[in-house]
Amino acid sequence: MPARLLAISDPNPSQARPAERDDMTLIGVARSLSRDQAVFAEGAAADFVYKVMSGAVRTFRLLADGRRQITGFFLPGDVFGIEARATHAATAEAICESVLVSARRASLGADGEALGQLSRCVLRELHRTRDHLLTLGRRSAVERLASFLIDLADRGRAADRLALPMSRQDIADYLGLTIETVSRTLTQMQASGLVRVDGRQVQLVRRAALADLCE
Amino acid sequence: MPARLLAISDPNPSQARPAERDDMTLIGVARSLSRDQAVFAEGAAADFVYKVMSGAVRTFRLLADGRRQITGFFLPGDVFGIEARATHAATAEAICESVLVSARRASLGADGEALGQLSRCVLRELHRTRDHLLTLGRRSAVERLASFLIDLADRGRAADRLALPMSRQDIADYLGLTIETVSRTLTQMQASGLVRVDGRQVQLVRRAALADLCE
DNA sequence: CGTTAGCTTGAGGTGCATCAAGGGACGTGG
DNA sequence: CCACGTCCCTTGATGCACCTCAAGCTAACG
Repeated sequence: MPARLLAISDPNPSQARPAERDDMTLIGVARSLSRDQAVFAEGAAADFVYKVMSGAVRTFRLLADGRRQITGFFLPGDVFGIEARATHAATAEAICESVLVSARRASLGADGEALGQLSRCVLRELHRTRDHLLTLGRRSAVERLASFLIDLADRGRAADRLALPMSRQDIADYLGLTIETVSRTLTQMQASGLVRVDGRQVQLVRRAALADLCE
Repeated sequence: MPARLLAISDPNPSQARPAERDDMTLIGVARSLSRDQAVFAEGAAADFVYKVMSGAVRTFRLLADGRRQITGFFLPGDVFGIEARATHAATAEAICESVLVSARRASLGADGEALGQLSRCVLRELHRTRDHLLTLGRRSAVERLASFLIDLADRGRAADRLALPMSRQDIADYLGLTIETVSRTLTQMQASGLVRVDGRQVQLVRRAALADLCE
Protein backbone atom coordinates (compact mmCIF):
# COMPACT_ATOMS: atom_id res chain seq x y z
CA MET A 1 0.00 0.00 0.00
CA PRO A 2 1.50 3.31 -1.06
CA ALA A 3 1.74 5.78 1.81
CA ARG A 4 2.14 9.50 1.46
CA LEU A 5 2.68 12.32 3.86
CA LEU A 6 -0.30 14.44 4.69
CA ALA A 7 -1.18 17.46 6.73
CA ILE A 8 -4.92 17.49 6.87
CA SER A 9 -7.35 19.16 9.19
CA ASP A 10 -10.65 18.57 7.47
CA PRO A 11 -11.41 15.45 5.50
CA ASN A 12 -14.47 16.99 3.86
CA PRO A 13 -13.71 20.66 3.42
CA SER A 14 -16.59 21.23 1.04
CA GLN A 15 -19.31 19.93 3.32
CA ALA A 16 -21.03 21.43 6.31
CA ARG A 17 -20.26 19.27 9.34
CA PRO A 18 -20.40 19.73 13.06
CA ALA A 19 -17.45 22.02 13.73
CA GLU A 20 -16.28 20.09 16.77
CA ARG A 21 -15.39 17.06 14.76
CA ASP A 22 -12.62 18.67 12.77
CA ASP A 23 -10.67 20.63 15.29
CA MET A 24 -7.63 18.42 15.29
CA THR A 25 -4.95 18.44 12.68
CA LEU A 26 -2.88 15.32 12.36
CA ILE A 27 0.34 15.34 10.40
CA GLY A 28 1.20 11.84 9.42
CA VAL A 29 0.92 9.00 7.03
CA ALA A 30 -2.26 8.16 5.15
CA ARG A 31 -3.33 4.54 5.25
CA SER A 32 -6.04 2.78 3.27
CA LEU A 33 -7.91 -0.11 4.77
CA SER A 34 -10.25 -2.66 3.33
CA ARG A 35 -13.36 -3.91 5.04
CA ASP A 36 -12.82 -5.65 8.41
CA GLN A 37 -9.11 -4.94 8.31
CA ALA A 38 -7.55 -4.28 11.74
CA VAL A 39 -5.97 -0.93 12.56
CA PHE A 40 -4.55 -2.17 15.83
CA ALA A 41 -5.21 -5.10 18.13
CA GLU A 42 -5.98 -5.15 21.82
CA GLY A 43 -2.68 -5.34 23.67
CA ALA A 44 -0.57 -3.79 20.89
CA ALA A 45 1.67 -0.82 21.63
CA ALA A 46 -0.32 2.42 21.52
CA ASP A 47 2.31 4.52 19.77
CA PHE A 48 0.01 6.11 17.23
CA VAL A 49 -3.26 7.94 17.18
CA TYR A 50 -5.53 7.91 14.15
CA LYS A 51 -7.95 10.17 12.41
CA VAL A 52 -10.65 8.91 10.07
CA MET A 53 -10.54 10.65 6.70
CA SER A 54 -13.17 8.51 5.00
CA GLY A 55 -15.04 5.33 5.83
CA ALA A 56 -15.77 4.18 9.38
CA VAL A 57 -14.01 2.37 12.21
CA ARG A 58 -15.19 0.34 15.20
CA THR A 59 -13.31 -0.31 18.43
CA PHE A 60 -14.28 -3.27 20.57
CA ARG A 61 -13.30 -5.65 23.33
CA LEU A 62 -13.93 -9.37 23.53
CA LEU A 63 -14.68 -11.62 26.46
CA ALA A 64 -13.09 -15.06 26.51
CA ASP A 65 -16.24 -16.77 25.25
CA GLY A 66 -16.53 -14.46 22.25
CA ARG A 67 -19.01 -11.91 23.55
CA ARG A 68 -18.10 -8.62 21.94
CA GLN A 69 -18.70 -5.08 23.13
CA ILE A 70 -18.16 -2.33 20.60
CA THR A 71 -17.02 0.73 22.53
CA GLY A 72 -17.16 3.24 19.73
CA PHE A 73 -17.87 3.99 16.09
CA PHE A 74 -15.62 6.56 14.45
CA LEU A 75 -16.64 8.54 11.39
CA PRO A 76 -14.73 10.96 9.15
CA GLY A 77 -13.18 13.66 11.32
CA ASP A 78 -13.06 11.51 14.45
CA VAL A 79 -9.82 10.71 16.25
CA PHE A 80 -9.31 7.37 17.97
CA GLY A 81 -6.59 5.21 19.48
CA ILE A 82 -5.52 7.46 22.37
CA GLU A 83 -4.94 5.35 25.44
CA ALA A 84 -4.25 5.84 29.13
CA ARG A 85 -1.64 3.09 29.08
CA ALA A 86 1.16 2.02 26.77
CA THR A 87 -0.97 -0.58 25.01
CA HIS A 88 -4.36 -0.54 23.34
CA ALA A 89 -7.23 -1.75 25.51
CA ALA A 90 -9.39 -2.47 22.48
CA THR A 91 -9.11 -3.66 18.91
CA ALA A 92 -9.88 -1.26 16.06
CA GLU A 93 -11.14 -2.39 12.66
CA ALA A 94 -12.33 -0.69 9.53
CA ILE A 95 -16.05 -1.22 9.01
CA CYS A 96 -15.79 -0.55 5.28
CA GLU A 97 -13.15 0.74 2.86
CA SER A 98 -11.54 3.54 4.81
CA VAL A 99 -8.67 6.00 4.79
CA LEU A 100 -6.95 7.04 8.00
CA VAL A 101 -4.12 9.34 8.94
CA SER A 102 -1.85 8.12 11.70
CA ALA A 103 0.45 10.26 13.82
CA ARG A 104 3.00 9.35 16.43
CA ARG A 105 1.54 9.97 19.81
CA ALA A 106 4.90 11.23 21.05
CA SER A 107 4.93 13.96 18.40
CA LEU A 108 1.73 15.37 19.89
CA GLY A 109 2.81 15.52 23.51
CA ALA A 110 5.60 17.95 22.71
CA ASP A 111 3.47 20.73 21.28
CA GLY A 112 1.26 22.61 23.73
CA GLU A 113 -1.45 23.36 21.23
CA ALA A 114 -1.64 19.81 19.96
CA LEU A 115 -1.91 18.65 23.55
CA GLY A 116 -4.87 20.92 24.07
CA GLN A 117 -6.55 19.56 20.94
CA LEU A 118 -5.81 16.05 22.07
CA SER A 119 -7.31 16.54 25.50
CA ARG A 120 -10.38 18.12 23.93
CA CYS A 121 -10.74 14.99 21.80
CA VAL A 122 -10.40 12.79 24.85
CA LEU A 123 -12.88 14.82 26.87
CA ARG A 124 -15.37 14.61 24.07
CA GLU A 125 -14.99 10.87 23.86
CA LEU A 126 -15.36 10.54 27.61
CA HIS A 127 -18.59 12.49 27.31
CA ARG A 128 -19.87 10.18 24.59
CA THR A 129 -18.83 7.10 26.50
CA ARG A 130 -20.76 8.23 29.57
CA ASP A 131 -23.86 8.78 27.46
CA HIS A 132 -23.35 5.28 26.21
CA LEU A 133 -23.10 4.02 29.81
CA LEU A 134 -26.53 5.42 30.58
CA THR A 135 -27.89 3.72 27.50
CA LEU A 136 -26.43 0.32 28.32
CA GLY A 137 -27.27 0.49 32.00
CA ARG A 138 -30.77 1.83 32.01
CA ARG A 139 -32.46 1.91 28.64
CA SER A 140 -34.72 -0.60 26.87
CA ALA A 141 -34.10 -1.94 23.39
CA VAL A 142 -36.28 0.70 21.68
CA GLU A 143 -34.66 3.47 23.66
CA ARG A 144 -31.21 2.17 22.82
CA LEU A 145 -31.95 2.16 19.13
CA ALA A 146 -33.59 5.57 19.26
CA SER A 147 -30.58 7.16 20.93
CA PHE A 148 -28.24 5.34 18.59
CA LEU A 149 -30.02 6.58 15.47
CA ILE A 150 -30.28 10.14 16.75
CA ASP A 151 -26.64 10.18 17.71
CA LEU A 152 -25.61 8.93 14.29
CA ALA A 153 -27.89 11.37 12.49
CA ASP A 154 -26.42 14.24 14.48
CA ARG A 155 -22.94 13.19 13.47
CA GLY A 156 -23.87 12.82 9.82
CA ARG A 157 -24.71 15.64 7.51
CA ALA A 158 -28.46 15.17 7.33
CA ALA A 159 -30.44 15.44 10.55
CA ASP A 160 -33.20 13.02 9.55
CA ARG A 161 -31.62 10.64 7.13
CA LEU A 162 -28.64 8.35 7.51
CA ALA A 163 -26.79 5.53 5.81
CA LEU A 164 -25.55 3.05 8.37
CA PRO A 165 -22.02 1.96 7.56
CA MET A 166 -22.19 -0.95 10.00
CA SER A 167 -24.05 -4.26 10.05
CA ARG A 168 -26.88 -5.22 12.38
CA GLN A 169 -24.41 -7.36 14.31
CA ASP A 170 -22.18 -4.32 14.87
CA ILE A 171 -25.15 -2.34 16.12
CA ALA A 172 -26.14 -5.19 18.42
CA ASP A 173 -22.65 -5.40 19.89
CA TYR A 174 -22.59 -1.66 20.35
CA LEU A 175 -25.96 -1.53 22.10
CA GLY A 176 -25.55 -4.66 24.19
CA LEU A 177 -28.33 -6.52 22.37
CA THR A 178 -28.58 -9.46 19.96
CA ILE A 179 -28.85 -9.09 16.21
CA GLU A 180 -32.40 -10.47 16.34
CA THR A 181 -33.52 -7.89 18.86
CA VAL A 182 -32.01 -5.09 16.77
CA SER A 183 -33.79 -6.34 13.68
CA ARG A 184 -37.13 -6.86 15.40
CA THR A 185 -36.98 -3.53 17.18
CA LEU A 186 -36.24 -1.67 13.95
CA THR A 187 -39.20 -3.22 12.15
CA GLN A 188 -41.37 -2.47 15.16
CA MET A 189 -40.21 1.14 15.15
CA GLN A 190 -41.04 1.31 11.49
CA ALA A 191 -44.48 -0.18 12.14
CA SER A 192 -45.17 2.53 14.69
CA GLY A 193 -44.13 5.19 12.22
CA LEU A 194 -41.01 6.37 14.00
CA VAL A 195 -38.58 5.54 11.24
CA ARG A 196 -38.45 4.15 7.75
CA VAL A 197 -35.88 1.43 7.28
CA ASP A 198 -34.58 0.05 4.04
CA GLY A 199 -31.55 -2.09 4.67
CA ARG A 200 -28.89 0.29 5.85
CA GLN A 201 -30.79 3.38 4.80
CA VAL A 202 -32.73 4.88 7.68
CA GLN A 203 -35.03 7.85 7.65
CA LEU A 204 -36.04 9.42 10.94
CA VAL A 205 -39.71 10.13 10.29
CA ARG A 206 -40.71 11.38 13.71
CA ARG A 207 -37.46 12.67 15.07
CA ALA A 208 -39.06 14.44 18.03
CA ALA A 209 -40.78 11.26 19.15
CA LEU A 210 -37.49 9.42 18.86
CA ALA A 211 -35.78 12.09 20.94
CA ASP A 212 -38.51 11.76 23.56
CA LEU A 213 -37.62 8.11 23.94
CA CYS A 214 -34.15 9.21 25.05
CA GLU A 215 -35.58 11.70 27.57
CA MET B 1 -18.39 25.62 56.92
CA PRO B 2 -14.86 26.92 57.46
CA ALA B 3 -12.75 26.69 54.33
CA ARG B 4 -9.01 26.76 54.26
CA LEU B 5 -6.43 26.85 51.53
CA LEU B 6 -4.67 23.64 50.80
CA ALA B 7 -1.92 22.36 48.63
CA ILE B 8 -2.22 18.63 48.83
CA SER B 9 -0.95 15.90 46.62
CA ASP B 10 -1.60 12.83 48.70
CA PRO B 11 -4.55 12.51 51.03
CA ASN B 12 -3.09 9.49 52.80
CA PRO B 13 0.66 10.00 52.78
CA SER B 14 1.26 7.35 55.41
CA GLN B 15 -0.47 4.53 53.59
CA ALA B 16 0.54 2.40 50.69
CA ARG B 17 -1.83 3.05 47.80
CA PRO B 18 -1.74 2.53 44.07
CA ALA B 19 0.68 5.20 42.91
CA GLU B 20 -1.46 6.24 39.96
CA ARG B 21 -4.19 7.60 42.15
CA ASP B 22 -2.20 10.41 43.70
CA ASP B 23 -0.36 11.98 40.82
CA MET B 24 -2.34 15.17 40.73
CA THR B 25 -1.90 18.07 43.05
CA LEU B 26 -4.82 20.41 43.48
CA ILE B 27 -4.39 23.79 45.09
CA GLY B 28 -7.71 25.02 46.32
CA VAL B 29 -10.33 25.17 48.97
CA ALA B 30 -11.21 22.25 51.21
CA ARG B 31 -14.88 21.47 51.55
CA SER B 32 -16.63 19.09 53.93
CA LEU B 33 -19.79 17.33 52.86
CA SER B 34 -22.35 15.35 54.76
CA ARG B 35 -23.99 12.19 53.47
CA ASP B 36 -26.00 12.59 50.23
CA GLN B 37 -25.01 16.23 49.91
CA ALA B 38 -24.57 17.42 46.31
CA VAL B 39 -21.20 18.63 45.06
CA PHE B 40 -22.64 19.87 41.79
CA ALA B 41 -25.81 19.26 39.82
CA GLU B 42 -26.28 18.16 36.23
CA GLY B 43 -26.38 21.29 34.10
CA ALA B 44 -24.45 23.49 36.51
CA ALA B 45 -21.40 25.40 35.30
CA ALA B 46 -18.33 23.18 35.29
CA ASP B 47 -15.86 25.77 36.57
CA PHE B 48 -14.21 23.58 39.19
CA VAL B 49 -12.62 20.19 39.40
CA TYR B 50 -12.54 18.22 42.64
CA LYS B 51 -10.31 15.79 44.39
CA VAL B 52 -11.53 13.42 47.08
CA MET B 53 -9.47 13.69 50.27
CA SER B 54 -11.62 11.40 52.39
CA GLY B 55 -14.98 9.71 52.04
CA ALA B 56 -16.52 8.78 48.69
CA VAL B 57 -18.45 10.42 45.86
CA ARG B 58 -20.84 9.16 43.20
CA THR B 59 -21.66 10.78 39.87
CA PHE B 60 -24.89 9.88 38.11
CA ARG B 61 -27.43 10.79 35.50
CA LEU B 62 -31.19 10.46 35.69
CA LEU B 63 -33.77 9.64 33.04
CA ALA B 64 -37.07 11.51 33.14
CA ASP B 65 -38.88 8.63 34.85
CA GLY B 66 -36.33 8.39 37.64
CA ARG B 67 -34.10 5.62 36.37
CA ARG B 68 -30.60 6.39 37.57
CA GLN B 69 -27.24 5.41 36.14
CA ILE B 70 -24.23 5.93 38.36
CA THR B 71 -21.30 6.65 36.07
CA GLY B 72 -18.55 6.55 38.65
CA PHE B 73 -17.50 6.10 42.25
CA PHE B 74 -14.63 8.28 43.42
CA LEU B 75 -12.45 7.39 46.38
CA PRO B 76 -9.70 9.29 48.20
CA GLY B 77 -7.12 10.43 45.67
CA ASP B 78 -9.54 10.44 42.74
CA VAL B 79 -10.28 13.56 40.72
CA PHE B 80 -13.72 14.18 39.26
CA GLY B 81 -15.82 16.90 37.68
CA ILE B 82 -13.79 17.52 34.52
CA GLU B 83 -16.15 18.00 31.58
CA ALA B 84 -15.95 18.33 27.84
CA ARG B 85 -18.47 21.16 27.89
CA ALA B 86 -19.13 24.24 29.99
CA THR B 87 -21.69 22.47 32.18
CA HIS B 88 -21.72 19.24 34.16
CA ALA B 89 -23.34 16.30 32.40
CA ALA B 90 -23.92 14.49 35.68
CA THR B 91 -24.73 15.19 39.30
CA ALA B 92 -22.15 14.48 41.98
CA GLU B 93 -23.03 13.62 45.57
CA ALA B 94 -21.12 12.57 48.64
CA ILE B 95 -21.87 8.96 49.55
CA CYS B 96 -20.83 9.50 53.16
CA GLU B 97 -19.14 12.23 55.19
CA SER B 98 -16.41 13.43 52.87
CA VAL B 99 -13.78 16.09 52.39
CA LEU B 100 -12.92 17.43 48.94
CA VAL B 101 -10.52 19.96 47.53
CA SER B 102 -11.82 22.07 44.69
CA ALA B 103 -9.74 23.99 42.19
CA ARG B 104 -10.71 26.36 39.41
CA ARG B 105 -10.52 24.55 36.15
CA ALA B 106 -9.11 27.67 34.47
CA SER B 107 -6.17 27.71 36.86
CA LEU B 108 -5.17 24.29 35.56
CA GLY B 109 -5.29 25.00 31.86
CA ALA B 110 -2.60 27.66 32.14
CA ASP B 111 0.15 25.47 33.48
CA GLY B 112 1.59 22.93 31.10
CA GLU B 113 2.40 20.38 33.76
CA ALA B 114 -1.01 20.61 35.37
CA LEU B 115 -2.53 20.13 31.94
CA GLY B 116 -0.53 16.96 31.53
CA GLN B 117 -1.71 15.69 34.90
CA LEU B 118 -5.25 16.59 34.04
CA SER B 119 -5.21 14.76 30.74
CA ARG B 120 -3.70 11.74 32.45
CA CYS B 121 -6.63 11.81 34.88
CA VAL B 122 -9.08 12.05 32.02
CA LEU B 123 -7.44 9.26 30.08
CA ARG B 124 -7.55 7.05 33.13
CA GLU B 125 -11.21 7.73 33.63
CA LEU B 126 -11.93 7.05 29.99
CA HIS B 127 -10.19 3.72 30.42
CA ARG B 128 -12.31 2.88 33.45
CA THR B 129 -15.48 3.98 31.73
CA ARG B 130 -14.80 1.71 28.77
CA ASP B 131 -14.27 -1.22 31.11
CA HIS B 132 -17.59 -0.32 32.62
CA LEU B 133 -19.17 -0.30 29.14
CA LEU B 134 -18.10 -3.88 28.57
CA THR B 135 -19.61 -4.82 31.91
CA LEU B 136 -22.95 -3.16 31.24
CA GLY B 137 -23.18 -4.34 27.66
CA ARG B 138 -22.12 -7.93 27.87
CA ARG B 139 -21.84 -9.31 31.38
CA SER B 140 -24.32 -11.20 33.55
CA ALA B 141 -25.28 -10.15 37.07
CA VAL B 142 -22.66 -12.39 38.74
CA GLU B 143 -19.98 -11.19 36.37
CA ARG B 144 -20.93 -7.58 37.00
CA LEU B 145 -20.64 -7.98 40.73
CA ALA B 146 -17.39 -9.91 40.45
CA SER B 147 -15.75 -7.21 38.38
CA PHE B 148 -17.16 -4.52 40.63
CA LEU B 149 -15.77 -6.13 43.78
CA ILE B 150 -12.38 -6.78 42.24
CA ASP B 151 -12.16 -3.25 40.93
CA LEU B 152 -13.01 -1.82 44.32
CA ALA B 153 -10.59 -4.13 46.11
CA ASP B 154 -7.80 -3.07 43.74
CA ARG B 155 -8.48 0.54 44.51
CA GLY B 156 -8.59 -0.02 48.25
CA ARG B 157 -5.63 -0.88 50.37
CA ALA B 158 -6.35 -4.56 50.95
CA ALA B 159 -6.55 -6.81 47.93
CA ASP B 160 -9.03 -9.27 49.39
CA ARG B 161 -11.07 -7.29 51.87
CA LEU B 162 -13.16 -4.19 51.40
CA ALA B 163 -15.66 -1.98 53.15
CA LEU B 164 -18.28 -0.76 50.71
CA PRO B 165 -19.02 2.91 51.28
CA MET B 166 -22.16 2.76 49.13
CA SER B 167 -25.58 1.17 49.54
CA ARG B 168 -26.97 -1.76 47.58
CA GLN B 169 -29.08 0.70 45.63
CA ASP B 170 -25.96 2.60 44.59
CA ILE B 171 -24.33 -0.62 43.47
CA ALA B 172 -27.46 -1.56 41.53
CA ASP B 173 -27.54 1.79 39.76
CA TYR B 174 -23.86 1.50 38.97
CA LEU B 175 -24.14 -2.00 37.53
CA GLY B 176 -27.43 -1.54 35.69
CA LEU B 177 -29.30 -3.97 37.94
CA THR B 178 -32.00 -3.75 40.61
CA ILE B 179 -31.31 -3.74 44.31
CA GLU B 180 -32.97 -7.15 44.65
CA THR B 181 -30.71 -8.70 42.03
CA VAL B 182 -27.63 -7.25 43.70
CA SER B 183 -28.72 -8.66 47.04
CA ARG B 184 -29.63 -12.07 45.68
CA THR B 185 -26.47 -12.34 43.64
CA LEU B 186 -24.27 -11.49 46.60
CA THR B 187 -25.86 -14.14 48.80
CA GLN B 188 -25.56 -16.62 45.96
CA MET B 189 -21.88 -15.74 45.54
CA GLN B 190 -21.43 -16.27 49.23
CA ALA B 191 -23.23 -19.61 49.04
CA SER B 192 -20.82 -20.75 46.34
CA GLY B 193 -17.88 -19.72 48.47
CA LEU B 194 -16.62 -16.88 46.30
CA VAL B 195 -17.02 -14.15 48.89
CA ARG B 196 -18.05 -13.62 52.46
CA VAL B 197 -20.52 -10.80 52.90
CA ASP B 198 -21.49 -9.11 56.13
CA GLY B 199 -23.48 -6.01 55.40
CA ARG B 200 -21.01 -3.64 53.77
CA GLN B 201 -18.00 -5.69 54.72
CA VAL B 202 -16.92 -7.99 51.92
CA GLN B 203 -14.13 -10.50 51.89
CA LEU B 204 -12.96 -11.93 48.58
CA VAL B 205 -12.48 -15.56 49.54
CA ARG B 206 -11.63 -16.97 46.12
CA ARG B 207 -10.25 -13.97 44.36
CA ALA B 208 -8.88 -15.95 41.43
CA ALA B 209 -12.27 -17.50 40.75
CA LEU B 210 -13.82 -14.05 40.88
CA ALA B 211 -11.25 -12.76 38.43
CA ASP B 212 -12.03 -15.69 36.12
CA LEU B 213 -15.63 -14.53 35.99
CA CYS B 214 -14.38 -11.30 34.46
CA GLU B 215 -12.30 -13.18 31.85
C1' DC C 1 -28.27 -21.61 -10.52
C1' DG C 2 -26.17 -22.89 -6.32
C1' DT C 3 -23.88 -20.57 -2.50
C1' DT C 4 -23.10 -17.33 0.79
C1' DA C 5 -23.78 -13.17 3.62
C1' DG C 6 -26.86 -10.29 5.78
C1' DC C 7 -31.24 -9.67 7.51
C1' DT C 8 -35.88 -10.95 9.14
C1' DT C 9 -39.31 -13.67 11.48
C1' DG C 10 -41.20 -17.21 14.60
C1' DA C 11 -41.47 -20.21 18.82
C1' DG C 12 -39.96 -21.09 23.11
C1' DG C 13 -36.85 -20.38 27.16
C1' DT C 14 -34.55 -17.62 30.84
C1' DG C 15 -32.27 -14.08 33.52
C1' DC C 16 -33.46 -10.41 35.58
C1' DA C 17 -37.31 -7.07 36.89
C1' DT C 18 -41.34 -6.36 39.41
C1' DC C 19 -44.33 -6.78 43.16
C1' DA C 20 -44.81 -7.98 47.80
C1' DA C 21 -43.50 -9.10 52.36
C1' DG C 22 -40.49 -9.63 56.28
C1' DG C 23 -36.30 -9.03 59.27
C1' DG C 24 -32.57 -6.63 61.71
C1' DA C 25 -30.27 -2.41 63.22
C1' DC C 26 -30.86 1.95 64.87
C1' DG C 27 -33.04 5.95 66.76
C1' DT C 28 -36.75 8.30 69.29
C1' DG C 29 -40.06 8.88 72.64
C1' DG C 30 -42.88 7.25 76.27
C1' DC D 1 -37.29 -0.78 79.77
C1' DC D 2 -40.32 -1.47 75.70
C1' DA D 3 -43.19 0.40 71.65
C1' DC D 4 -42.66 2.48 67.40
C1' DG D 5 -40.87 4.09 63.58
C1' DT D 6 -37.47 4.26 59.54
C1' DC D 7 -33.75 2.67 56.79
C1' DC D 8 -31.49 -0.86 54.60
C1' DC D 9 -31.32 -5.26 53.22
C1' DT D 10 -33.07 -9.92 52.15
C1' DT D 11 -36.22 -13.33 50.38
C1' DG D 12 -40.14 -15.23 47.74
C1' DA D 13 -43.51 -15.47 43.80
C1' DT D 14 -44.57 -14.09 39.41
C1' DG D 15 -43.99 -11.73 34.92
C1' DC D 16 -41.82 -10.05 30.96
C1' DA D 17 -38.12 -8.21 27.88
C1' DC D 18 -34.85 -10.00 25.69
C1' DC D 19 -32.11 -14.21 24.40
C1' DT D 20 -31.70 -18.63 22.03
C1' DC D 21 -32.58 -21.69 18.56
C1' DA D 22 -34.32 -22.40 14.10
C1' DA D 23 -35.92 -21.39 9.60
C1' DG D 24 -36.76 -18.57 5.63
C1' DC D 25 -36.03 -14.61 2.57
C1' DT D 26 -33.35 -11.50 -0.56
C1' DA D 27 -29.45 -9.88 -3.03
C1' DA D 28 -24.92 -10.47 -4.72
C1' DC D 29 -21.82 -13.29 -6.96
C1' DG D 30 -19.34 -17.27 -8.47
